[in-house]
Amino acid sequence: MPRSFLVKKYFSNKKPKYSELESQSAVVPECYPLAELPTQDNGSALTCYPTSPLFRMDTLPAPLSPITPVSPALPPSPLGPLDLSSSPSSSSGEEEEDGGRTSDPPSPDAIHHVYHCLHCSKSYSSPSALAHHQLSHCSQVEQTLSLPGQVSTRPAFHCKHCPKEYTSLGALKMHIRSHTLPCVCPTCGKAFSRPWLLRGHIRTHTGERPFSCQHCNRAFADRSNLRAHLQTHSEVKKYQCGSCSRTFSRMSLLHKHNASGCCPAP
DNA sequence: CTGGGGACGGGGCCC
DNA sequence: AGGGCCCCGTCCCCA
Repeated sequence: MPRSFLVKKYFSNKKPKYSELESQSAVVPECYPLAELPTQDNGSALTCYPTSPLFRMDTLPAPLSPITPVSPALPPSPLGPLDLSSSPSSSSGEEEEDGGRTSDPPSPDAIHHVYHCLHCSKSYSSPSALAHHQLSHCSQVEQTLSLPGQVSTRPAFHCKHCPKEYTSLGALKMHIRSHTLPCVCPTCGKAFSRPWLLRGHIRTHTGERPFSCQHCNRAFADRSNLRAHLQTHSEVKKYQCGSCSRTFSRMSLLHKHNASGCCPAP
């Protein structure tokens, strides 16, 4: 997996010359996350949905479908795919890829939807309300669908735009940020999945190095890099070769050492 | 080839 | 539940 697969490439593949950028390092306001840059990527905004049997409406046999949309203007499946990326910063373009959702939805006053749950016949005025209610049936359905002797079927939430799947909604939402990249550097436009990643990146512009080595006073912008640097002061490095007992300050150095032939593969 | 710095991503924990 | 933060790790580049 490429290291920077999560980072949008707005420019060339070459890394920005931060030394040059530093010369223009006006004080960068710490005001992030910022709105997404207007790119064509908006068209690939995520629609992620869980793969629990309850949620796989495309594979669910029709008689089991728990949703009975009454309004004629309803989408085929109010429940799925669940749209987890409907944050204000990413809601502008995401409907475009989703077939019949390209236009703004009609106002609730214009069309009064009624959504029934077939499990308990309760009615809801919106798909989301029904979807929320459906979650209360989720554990029941899973118990019903799990076969004897089968490993428990924990809900697997998977991303529509990559093969990754997660067992918790929170983990999936965190992953989605790696696609939406809502944190954009105001200086160079590079986008990041998390605010603290952007903060670290902004230090490359400002030259701020808040992490200093107690031994040599060398300063670093990244705590991980300081930690790696501290290994260089250590007599016995953290990573040891199994063949020659040589130690290295970094795992990558040990890997390179092994790759160079110290520990030839059998 | 080796050592080290720079940049950054993911998972997990804590609040 | 969500955001912030930390730790661990990886990859790239350069001396």
